[in-house]
Amino acid sequence: MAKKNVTLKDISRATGVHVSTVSRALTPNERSSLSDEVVKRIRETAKEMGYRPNRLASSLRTRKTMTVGVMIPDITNSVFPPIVRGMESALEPAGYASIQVNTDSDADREARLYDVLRERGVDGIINAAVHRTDPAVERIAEDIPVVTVNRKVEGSTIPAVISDDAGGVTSLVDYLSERGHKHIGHIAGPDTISTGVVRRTAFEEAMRRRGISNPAELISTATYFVEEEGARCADDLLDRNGGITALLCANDRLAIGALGALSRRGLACPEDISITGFNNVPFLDLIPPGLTTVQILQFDVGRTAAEILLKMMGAPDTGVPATTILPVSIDERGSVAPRHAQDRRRKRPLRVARRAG
Amino acid sequence: MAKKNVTLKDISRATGVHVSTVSRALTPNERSSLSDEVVKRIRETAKEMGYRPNRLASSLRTRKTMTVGVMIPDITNSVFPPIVRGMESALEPAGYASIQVNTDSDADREARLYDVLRERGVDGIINAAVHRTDPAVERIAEDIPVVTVNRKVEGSTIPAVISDDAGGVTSLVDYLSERGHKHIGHIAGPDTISTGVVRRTAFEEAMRRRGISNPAELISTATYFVEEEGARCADDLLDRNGGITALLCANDRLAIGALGALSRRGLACPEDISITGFNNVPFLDLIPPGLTTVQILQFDVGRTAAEILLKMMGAPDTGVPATTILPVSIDERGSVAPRHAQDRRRKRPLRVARRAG
DNA sequence: CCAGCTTACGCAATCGATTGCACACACCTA
DNA sequence: TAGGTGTGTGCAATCGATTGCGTAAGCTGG
Repeated sequence: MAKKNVTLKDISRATGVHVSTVSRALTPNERSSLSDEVVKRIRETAKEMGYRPNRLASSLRTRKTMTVGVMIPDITNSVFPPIVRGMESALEPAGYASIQVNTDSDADREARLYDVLRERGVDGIINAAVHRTDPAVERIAEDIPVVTVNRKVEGSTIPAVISDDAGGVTSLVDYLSERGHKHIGHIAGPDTISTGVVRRTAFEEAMRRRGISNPAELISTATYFVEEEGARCADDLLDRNGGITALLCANDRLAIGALGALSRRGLACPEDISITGFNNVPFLDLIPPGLTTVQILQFDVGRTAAEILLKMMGAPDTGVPATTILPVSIDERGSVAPRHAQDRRRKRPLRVARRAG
Repeated sequence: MAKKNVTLKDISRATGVHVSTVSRALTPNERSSLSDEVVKRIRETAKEMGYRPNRLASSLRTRKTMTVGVMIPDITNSVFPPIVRGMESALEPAGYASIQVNTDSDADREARLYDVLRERGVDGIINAAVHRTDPAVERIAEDIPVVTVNRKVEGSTIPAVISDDAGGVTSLVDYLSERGHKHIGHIAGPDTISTGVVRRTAFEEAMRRRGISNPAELISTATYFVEEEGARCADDLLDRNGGITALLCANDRLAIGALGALSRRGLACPEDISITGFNNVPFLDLIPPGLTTVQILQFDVGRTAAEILLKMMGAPDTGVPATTILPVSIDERGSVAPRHAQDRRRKRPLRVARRAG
């Protein structure tokens, strides 16, 4: 069925030169030591015969597969596809293909997938699924170049490309404060993931600067970045602390969950409670009341990570930045209202009931 | 840096047997002809030494890479990630990894990507990005197994796994008709893609059965499955035909675009115009008024395609179904209202203005 | 006119695993 | 005991491209 692929040997036979000469003629660098006439003749017949190099054979010999592994927690989480496209935009022009795998944040799966990638001889790995402490990836990183993206391994030397999580949270706290919010609750991300912790820490610091001595009371921590956890934490916070007028959520999915919890409680956003998200995933603008969120440069994060990996794979000793932080910006929408507007609308019985409960 | 990988030769040296014996001892099938004692000894030392077979070498010899190519138009289009996960769920347990590429529906890019996949020696291709007529994929399919997913190439023998597009559209027309809608407009998908044409054809037939002699007047065709085109076509239809009370859109993105166009015209959905989508992409339920849409089994479509490809790769002569059609169902939400409800609310001046404009 | 240096290319090993064939040895039968 | 039948391993070619080294031809200079 498969039409037999032409090999160097075939071209060698057709042109009458040795196979090694053919190889050199077809390699841009080596071409120099050959006569122009021979090179031309070889390249022409190669084209005529429709020669396509067999990368496997090449890889076996050179120990470079021109393939990178891309590890994602779950591609159905819409924050990741643009990141993947960003990587692709840098990898493909450089001649690299990528093997993509989804870890589902499952340690067993991760271990297996590392094996899969290693067996296939990937030249490097871009990992968007690392944990805050992650011995597995540190071990791999001793053998092959690794870059983490969107997250980082704490205290590790693995280069990371992330967004300005702390800056984003700080800006949000400022933004809410300027609108009169003092009791701001935080639905924190998992404490096993750097983004969760970095954003929470930034929240705590920002709140302390604003005179809140014990911000921990205003925090509820999600075990996963999923809507259900956002709802659970929102309920938790509102049960524990009736004075809260705003919820700063560690990402959009948690915020969407919080929105659901609010409406189930008969509360409106932003009239009763203001809410903010993080990431600005696609379609978010269409979900009422329009989540005010932090816009991260998903595509650029992916692209930058790929560029750094390319540099590492090209020259292993070249210095690359340990951490690259990309800027963020606040995308204002309808989910935040000034504090007094909220107070005016808020019905007193509701507050009493909350305190009693 | 990279700790040297153990090879068969290393194990051969350690155990004192020939490398070929080691190879056989480690291959489940071949093991039979060896003495149990030798097999046991070899497998044990192999484990001790941490042997990992070099797939490249193996692939070079066996001409099987245990890798498949996955072609997607654009992974940021949220209909595709679940499909990809479905494929993965079948491929990974079977020992296959996948190289994913995005075509952006660009012919040049596609051609290049086919080359990329072929050079890398993929054992098969799952293509979710084919066109209705697609000579490129037909050519490839002569050489290696190909399955198309979500779309199909018209009149081709390439196995396809799709959803019941026609059935879904027919059900929607019924659904709208039952609610009193007679003048149903259709925003059709691109006529270069099977889904676009199949859905449009189903619409035309369903309308004819309902006594509409020339349904073409009720159709506006999008050039791409994007929101802007949905908006443009919605405007087009409403301008051309003031009597329309419902818009059946070929997919969710077109429907979302149509929603936007409506509100820009000062029309409400569903009060003025009912709208339906197709695919039921994530988050769609959160976008008001909640798009009534066709639920397709994205994950299963992907999984089934992968299973068929596995069968083709395993036994090239085995018969596989030419077309596998997976069932769909209607997901009712708020974007469809009964016709008379619309009539009652609709303001007469608006209709006049439309006719005049 | 020949040593010595380039230039241009051929030779053969190599990457690591697979596999058809050969072969040695044990056992069995006539 | 010779011949036959297995069994369990070893040998070596092979997949296709890469690359260090060798070498013949051509050229330069003293």
